[in-house]
Amino acid sequence: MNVRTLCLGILTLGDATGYEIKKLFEGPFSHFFEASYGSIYPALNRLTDEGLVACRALAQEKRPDKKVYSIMPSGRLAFMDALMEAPGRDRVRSQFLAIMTFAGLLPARHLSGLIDARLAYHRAKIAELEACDEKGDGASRPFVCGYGLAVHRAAAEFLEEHRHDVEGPALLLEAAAE
Amino acid sequence: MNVRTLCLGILTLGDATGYEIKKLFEGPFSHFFEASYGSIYPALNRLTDEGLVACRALAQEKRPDKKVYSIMPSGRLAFMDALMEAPGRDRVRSQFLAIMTFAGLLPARHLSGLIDARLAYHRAKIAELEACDEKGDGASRPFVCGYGLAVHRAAAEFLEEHRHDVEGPALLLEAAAE
DNA sequence: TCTCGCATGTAACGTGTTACATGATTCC
DNA sequence: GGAATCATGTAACACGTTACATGCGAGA
Repeated sequence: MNVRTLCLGILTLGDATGYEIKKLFEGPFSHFFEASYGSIYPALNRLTDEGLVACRALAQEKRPDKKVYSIMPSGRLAFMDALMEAPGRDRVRSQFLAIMTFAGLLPARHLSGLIDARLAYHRAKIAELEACDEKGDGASRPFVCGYGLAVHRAAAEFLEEHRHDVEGPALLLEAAAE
Repeated sequence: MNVRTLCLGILTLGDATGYEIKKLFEGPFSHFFEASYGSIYPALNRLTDEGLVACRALAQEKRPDKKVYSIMPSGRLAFMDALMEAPGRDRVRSQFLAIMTFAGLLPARHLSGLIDARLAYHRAKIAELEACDEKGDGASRPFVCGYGLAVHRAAAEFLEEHRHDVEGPALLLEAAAE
C-alpha cells in the first residue's frame, strides 16, 4: 500500500482534489500514514494516465483550476485487488526511541526535555484522535481512530510512570561527577 | 537519525561486525527501526571513509574476512551531535490500519483473518519484548522495550475488545445480501 | 540432501521528501 | 503588514529495499 493506492482508496469515499486528499493525510490518516504534495500530485496524474480515475477541471477565478478526481470502475477493481493482498508489515521509525536507547549518553536536563516533548506529542495526538473518533461515519473510522487512541494513551501512560527510570540514573551520574 | 547514524550509535556500545549489527536490527531494535544489509554495509563503509569508525579485518578460514568496526573519538563526537539534535517526528506507515480504514469493502471472513494475523503479530512482539526487557543491561534498554511492550499490549487489547465493532457490521451486511 | 547460520557486498530500482515556483484572498 | 488558506505542480536529491552473487560448515 503506497501513496498511489491509498489515494485510490480515498477516492472510493468520494470525489476529491489533491489538496483535499492532502488534508486527509494531515488529519484522520496522519497517525498511520503520511504523504506530501510531492507524492500525491504525481500519484493522481499517474492514476489518471492509467485510466483508474477521471479528472475534471473546475475553472476558478483568480486561482489555478481546481481538479476534482473521481474513481472509475476499473479503479475500484484495482483497489479491491490491493485491499485483498496480505498487508505488508508495518514500517516504523522512531527517532525518539532511537535516541532513548542512548539515554545514558545524554545530560539529565536534555533527557527530561525530550520526554516532555514526547508527552506533549502523545497528548496532542490523543486530542486529535478523540475528535476524529466522534465524527466517525461508518464503523471503520472509529475503529482505526480507537486503535491509535489506545496506542497513544498507553505510550503516554508509560512515559508518565517510567520516565523516572531513565531520569533518575542520569541525575545520579551527574551528581557523582561533581 | 538514519541507518548510518544509528550504526555509529551501536558502535558506542562496543565493537561489532555488519552481520552483528543486522542481528540487532532484527532483534531489540526491530520495534522502532529497521535496516537491511543493503543499507548497513554501505553505511559502515562510508563511516570508515569519513574516519568516524575504524575497521580491522579478521582473517577466517573458509569464510570471508570478518570486519570488526570500532568507533573513533571523532565518531563519538559526531554521534553526540546527532543525539542532541531535536528528534524528527516518528515515521509510521501501517498497512493494517490503511486496510482497516476500508473495512466496509471487505468480506467478513477476510476481515477476521486480518485481525487474527494482527493479533498474532502483536503477541509475537510482546513475547519478544518481554525477553529483551529481562536481559536489559543499563536503564535505557528496559525503558525502550517497556515502551514497545506497553504499545503492543494496548493494541492487542484494543483488537480483542473491539474487533466485533467491524466484524459485526460486515457479517450483518452479508446476511442482508443473501 | 537440504536448509540454516555465518559473512560480505553491489546494482537496479522504487519511493518519497524537500525546496522551489506562483499567486490571490482573508483574517488578525 | 504578515500569516494562513486555497491550489497545483516539478526537479533534484536522499534514502533504502530487493534481488543477486558467493561459499563453507553443521545439523536434520
